[in-house]
Order: sequence, then C-alpha cells, then structure tokens
Amino acid sequence: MRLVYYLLMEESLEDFLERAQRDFLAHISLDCVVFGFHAGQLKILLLKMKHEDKRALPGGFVRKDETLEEAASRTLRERTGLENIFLQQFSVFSDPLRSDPDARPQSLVLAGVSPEKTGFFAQRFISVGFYALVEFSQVVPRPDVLSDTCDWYNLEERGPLILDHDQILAAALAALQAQLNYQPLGYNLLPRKFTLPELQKLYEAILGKKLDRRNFQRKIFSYGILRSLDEKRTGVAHKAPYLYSFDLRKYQKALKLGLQGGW
Amino acid sequence: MRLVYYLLMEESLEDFLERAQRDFLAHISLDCVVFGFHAGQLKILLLKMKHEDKRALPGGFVRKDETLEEAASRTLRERTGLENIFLQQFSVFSDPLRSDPDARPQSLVLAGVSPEKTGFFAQRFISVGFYALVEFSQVVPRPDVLSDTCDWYNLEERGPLILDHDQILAAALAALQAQLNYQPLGYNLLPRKFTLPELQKLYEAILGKKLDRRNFQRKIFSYGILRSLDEKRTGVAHKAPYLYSFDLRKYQKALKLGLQGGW
DNA sequence: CCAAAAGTGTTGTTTTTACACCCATGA
DNA sequence: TCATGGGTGTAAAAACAACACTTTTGG
Repeated sequence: MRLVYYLLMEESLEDFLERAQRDFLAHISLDCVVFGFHAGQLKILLLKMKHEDKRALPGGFVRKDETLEEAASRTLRERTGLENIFLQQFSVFSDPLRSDPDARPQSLVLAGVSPEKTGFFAQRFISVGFYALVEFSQVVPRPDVLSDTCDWYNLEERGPLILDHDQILAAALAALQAQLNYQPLGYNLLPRKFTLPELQKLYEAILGKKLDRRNFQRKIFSYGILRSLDEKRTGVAHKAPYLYSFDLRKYQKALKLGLQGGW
Repeated sequence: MRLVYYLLMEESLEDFLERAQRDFLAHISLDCVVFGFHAGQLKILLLKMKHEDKRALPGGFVRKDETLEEAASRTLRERTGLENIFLQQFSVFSDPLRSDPDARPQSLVLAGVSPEKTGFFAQRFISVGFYALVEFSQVVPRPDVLSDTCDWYNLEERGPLILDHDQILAAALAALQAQLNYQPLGYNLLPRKFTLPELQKLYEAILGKKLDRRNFQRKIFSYGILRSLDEKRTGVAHKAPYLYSFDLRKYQKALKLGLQGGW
C-alpha cells in the first residue's frame, strides 16, 4: 500500500529510490533436485545436515558474475564431481516464511561458528528451483560444509526435508513429468548404452505408472531417436536384451516439436 | 573458484559467511508480460519509458513481506486497475550483463532525480518473468513513475524493447503455447460470454496457425468445458454466432489431466 | 441481393489400445 | 530344466485430418 502511494504520487520518486535498498532486499539462493536412475528406480541426491535430523536439497548462492545456471552448475560440480550437468529451472519459491530465520544460524552455532557471523543465513532467501539429471554411476557424492553426508535416496524413503524442500521436490517431479516429451530426460539419466526395458522402467518411474511393453517399444522406435547397437547386455539372468544408444541429433530435433502422443 | 576453495577447506566457513553478504548480492525484480486479446489479436501491455525510445514490460520489486506473486499482483494492479489477475511464473533471467547499469540511472537523471540517488537501479537485478492474462476491455492502463505511457501493442508492432525484454517476451510466448492445455487461458483472456469463432481465433493467435473450424468445435465440445447460452451475439455483420461461457468447474477438472490431444 | 461469416457430417487415415506366444539365459 | 524376463504382431477402437454446402445477417 505504501508503495502504491509512492508510485502514484510523483513527488516521492526520490524517496522511493532511497527506501528501495531497504524495502526490496531479498537474497537469492538456488536449490537443486538432482535425479538419478538406478535399478529401475528414480533417486534423488540429498544432504544430511550437521546437527539436524532433516535432509536437504543441495543448494547454493549466485556470485556477482554468474548466471543462476552457472551457479547451479558450480554447486553441483562440488556435490557430484561432474561437469556439464543437465539443468533446468522450474520454479521460484518466495514465500516470506519459507525459511525459519533461526534454524540455519542455530545449526551453524552448533557447528562452531560464532553467533555474530551467522547473519547471512538469517536473511530472507528467495530460492530458484532447478532439477538436474545425472548418470547415477558417474556421481561421486560429496557433502558440503554444512552437511555430514551426501547420498542417494529413493523418493519414498527420503524422510523429512528441511524448510520447504518437500514442496520444491514435489514441484520438480511435476516438472519432470510435464517435460518428458520436451527434454532429453532419457539421454541424461541413462548410461550411454542401455536396453529398452531399462528405458521403459525410466518412463514408468517418472510417470508413476506401468506401460505396455510392446506399445512402448513401437512408440519409442517411431520417434527414430534410438540407434540399435547389435550388441546385447551380457551377464544378466534370463534372455539377453539388446543395447541401444540415443541418436542425439535426431533426439534433439524430435524434441523441438515435442514427442507426439500421450503416455 | 574461490567459493569452491572455501567450501572444500573447512577452515574458511567463517570467512565464507563474512564474504557472502558481498559476494552473493543480487537484487530481485520481476517483469510481467501482460497478454490481452482483442479483435482477433493477442496484445501485450507495454510502457513507453521517459527519455527513452524503447518500450518496456511492466515490472516491479518484491517487498520484504511479499511473495513474488503478491508483488506481481500489486504491480499489475497499479498498471491495469485490476484485482486478482491470473499470473504464472515462467522463467528467471539472470545473465549478469542483462541490464546496463548506466541506462536506468541516466534516464532517472534526465527525469530530474539527483545522480547520487540512482544507485538502486545501478545494481545487478535478477528478474523473475511472469505472464499475466487479462480481459482486454477491463484494463485501464496506467504508466508508472518511470514511464510516459502504458498501452496495448500488437506483437508484431511492438518496436524494440529495453534490456532483455525481447527475450523475456519470447519466453513468455513459448510458455503460453506450452501451457495451452494446462492453464485456463481462454477463461482469463476472453470476456465471460464469447463465441466459438472468437475462442478459435484465440487459439490460432496463441499457436500462430490456422485451425479447421469444424474440427476445432468438435474437439472443444468434447472437453465438456463450455456452457451453451441460447443467446446470440447481435449487432454484428453476417450470421449471428451463438454465445458460450466456460463451465469453470469442469474446465479446471479437465485441465488437471491436461486437455488431450495436439493442436 | 450479395458478400461474408457461421453452422453443420462424413469419410479415409493414423494412432492408440489391448492382448499371447515363443525364445534365451543363469541359476 | 525351469523360472524369469525379453522379443515380437495383429485386430478393434478411437482420434485426427480433410473437405463443401447451406443459413443468416448487415450493408
């Protein structure tokens, strides 16, 4: 209401500028929902905070000379050891009450930081949510300075998360589902060589429902995005499935229009 | 690189906290792409800046006690006179070079502000993009304090926009297209009573292509989201078309699963 | 009365769904 | 050898795309 007044009354433009620094101050953070796929299950990478029972999404802050994407990439390089991680913004979380201004400072104090230095974390943060897709087996999880552990969790076994991270995770999952036909999810979550049943299980995990095997194969083939490898997965029980890899050029081209049809 | 060092070397946690306030400072703004629909055309609301030739998207800042959505809503209340505007975040724009730190302060100086007070606008802003849908005829455009005029423009006749606003607009259009089957675009862009040809023209404007009249009608009816009004649009040339309105309850329900099928 | 927009069905084609048997492998 | 998962095709149903004539109205 005050601002409306400033903007409508021309005389207050200078006042507005003076107050802006105080009235409009919010810090920006980012939180990443890192998805991996292993043994037919979607996994997410979570940190176990020091002196806290709850787990947290890997997150970070943006430096002056970085884009958000660069900051997220840097953060995830630290958490996973990987370069060039596939990243996608999906939402911004800006509830003024989303973070408890005492929680993080308290756990910092428990971690041995003097209380007067914890001010940074006591401020309001507006957080940009990213989801990231990584090849599970390539990741070497590394906790950050506020965490004890960094590990993969199944979605159902993740336990409670700090702050609004449950909400962020739910939004990431919804974004993942919505973008299945518009982003190369398979390319980024699976190893270079994979079998059709593996790809199908990935689709099933993302969509949360079973798909018909024959219809799935027909449809995937119809996109022309798979390169058949004349090679089979060996060492597994039962009939050896064929291996495939993505034809990235065709995959990208097909995604531009969106893979047609529903699942 | 410096940050990597801080986070990997435990001893620097306190240093990290001290520097964070300086290293991680970015201001948050928001920019709104306000869509309206009139005479078969998509329109956007743009401000003509004082002392600048280019036009700008309506934008604003977030107060301490607001969510981004509340801030956008407040901003658009000022620009349009409307309450409860339909708003949707679609992307965050964080290129460190996206804004010229001199441009806005210079035009403020031209507007009579003393140079030392323009510091707020010289800082780095990370901007959250929203698209808004309004009923064209309800809007009473009002310029803000930095602008001469606030008016509707056709997409093709908008002229050049400041900063990265062309990019923001392009992203908003892409989001609009992508969400056609998931958001009540028709409900928010059309008046309460409308004709099928009007609804079809809206779809055509958003998609940028012509649709077959009979197939369109069959498909729209099949969703069961329209209420037929036993009333015709009078006073227009040619055969009078029937009026319809949305059955909001059914529309919302249908959108949860997404309106099926492609356009 | 005529120009222009609106209403209305059918048909061929494509896409989707549902469904069952044989094969290869490791245990 | 057998239990388990992988490979493969067909038919019926649904969705989609293409297409033309008649009606109504204002000018």
